[in-house]
Amino acid sequence: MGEFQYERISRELRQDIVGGLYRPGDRIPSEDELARRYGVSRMTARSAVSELVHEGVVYRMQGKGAFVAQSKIIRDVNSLAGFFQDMRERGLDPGSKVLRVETRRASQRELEQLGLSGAAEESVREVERIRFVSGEAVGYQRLVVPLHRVPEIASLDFRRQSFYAHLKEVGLPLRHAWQRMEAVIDPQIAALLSSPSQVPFFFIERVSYAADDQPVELLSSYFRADRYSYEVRIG
Amino acid sequence: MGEFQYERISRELRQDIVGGLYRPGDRIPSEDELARRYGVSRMTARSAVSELVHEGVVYRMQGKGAFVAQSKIIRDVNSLAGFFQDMRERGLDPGSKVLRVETRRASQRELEQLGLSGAAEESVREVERIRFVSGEAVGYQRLVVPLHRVPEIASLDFRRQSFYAHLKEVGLPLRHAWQRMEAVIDPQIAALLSSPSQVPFFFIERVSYAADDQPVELLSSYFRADRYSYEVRIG
DNA sequence: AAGTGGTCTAGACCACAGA
DNA sequence: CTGTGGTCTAGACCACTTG
Repeated sequence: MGEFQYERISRELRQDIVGGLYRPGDRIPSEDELARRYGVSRMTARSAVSELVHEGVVYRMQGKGAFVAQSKIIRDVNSLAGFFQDMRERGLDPGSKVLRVETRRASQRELEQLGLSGAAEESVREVERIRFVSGEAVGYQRLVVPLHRVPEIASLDFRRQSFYAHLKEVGLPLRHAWQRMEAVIDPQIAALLSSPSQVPFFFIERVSYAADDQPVELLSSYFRADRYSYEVRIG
Repeated sequence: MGEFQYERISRELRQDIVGGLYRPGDRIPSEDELARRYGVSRMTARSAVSELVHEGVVYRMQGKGAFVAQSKIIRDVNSLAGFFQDMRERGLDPGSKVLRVETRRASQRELEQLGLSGAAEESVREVERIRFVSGEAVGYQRLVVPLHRVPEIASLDFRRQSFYAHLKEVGLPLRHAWQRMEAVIDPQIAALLSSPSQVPFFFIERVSYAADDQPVELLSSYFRADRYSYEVRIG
């Protein structure tokens, strides 16, 4: 046989999804139901569903079932817009939850990334946030800002205020940036976002600069790759 | 218990990998060995290894074992360089295998992507290739070129000649491009590249334009995300 | 309480690689 | 032939959600 049982089951489920029998948000048959229907053990039915989960076609919720995933949100890599502005421009409903705000010394690695290798004793403000769209956690971001660039940051309320909007108000808008994009699978981040542990994430590290070519922020982001795609213009 | 057995096993393996006990290319202990060592069933040991495989930290080869993955190759998104040039500039050993070359009518979707919606009856040249680095298949690309832009393409030998180098030679170098990046898991592409079926891929669709702002190519690429990361300059 | 996903067992047979 | 990963079984118990 050229096809294993779990492959047949996941193939037929996939066809039912692209064919529109199960639409985004719909529950697919339970593992027990699939096991009965195909005459296999539950572990085999589970393998079939796992394959779809790994592909991002389906996500699971314990105690509730397995559901067809939503389609993707497109982000413009070239844009220096912040998360809120970007989502609103797309007619979506952004949300944010601050996990942690702290002032501390920069690590050696952060100094290098920010191109501040020479500066010893540099203090930075660090902000950890979870990003939501329509109530669903879609991303995690860690923002590191050198205190000497934005001294008033210590008194900023990140629960109420957009950092990018603030930079514009104080005349320090971002002018250009450098970023590195990876695609990773990270169960810890997944757990933080209550998303399936095997969903791939875009991991993006960005260093942004103001008009004076000096760095203003180091932003590390994880966004669910089953929810986002990225557009780039070149040249 | 806050940690499952498979989580403990994969965590300890992960530590041994980042700690340098197992280095890229090394074989990690077999599933049977892990099962004995931790006193669990083989299925549980296998779950632990599977987690690392999903993370891209480890890859499996049937009959041989599970091995620590290599570190990533960085590509510059802003560069319009071709695959061969880009890899060579990084001191790597690129390779290519042509799967298929064909002249045919463009599909409706391709015409839209190329911005040629008005042009009926458009013929295109299609080239499918697998990309190698140091003998390992790392990517799959499908190139679609409108015949009217590069008429001589029908006689080009893609086994011997770089398309991008050819464009430069005939005075039609690429000037700018637009691309969309996704991260996907696709067992079919994985199979084509003989890579683990759950490895995430960057899926990149690019439309490139010459100096006259007319499209020259539509390039769809899949590159292994456990082998590549992407850099972008903005602004 | 019933249904669902999450983990786990102790075996089994198969396919593939290598000595 | 042995060791490895790949699949599969027929159960089990747990955690979580919903009625």
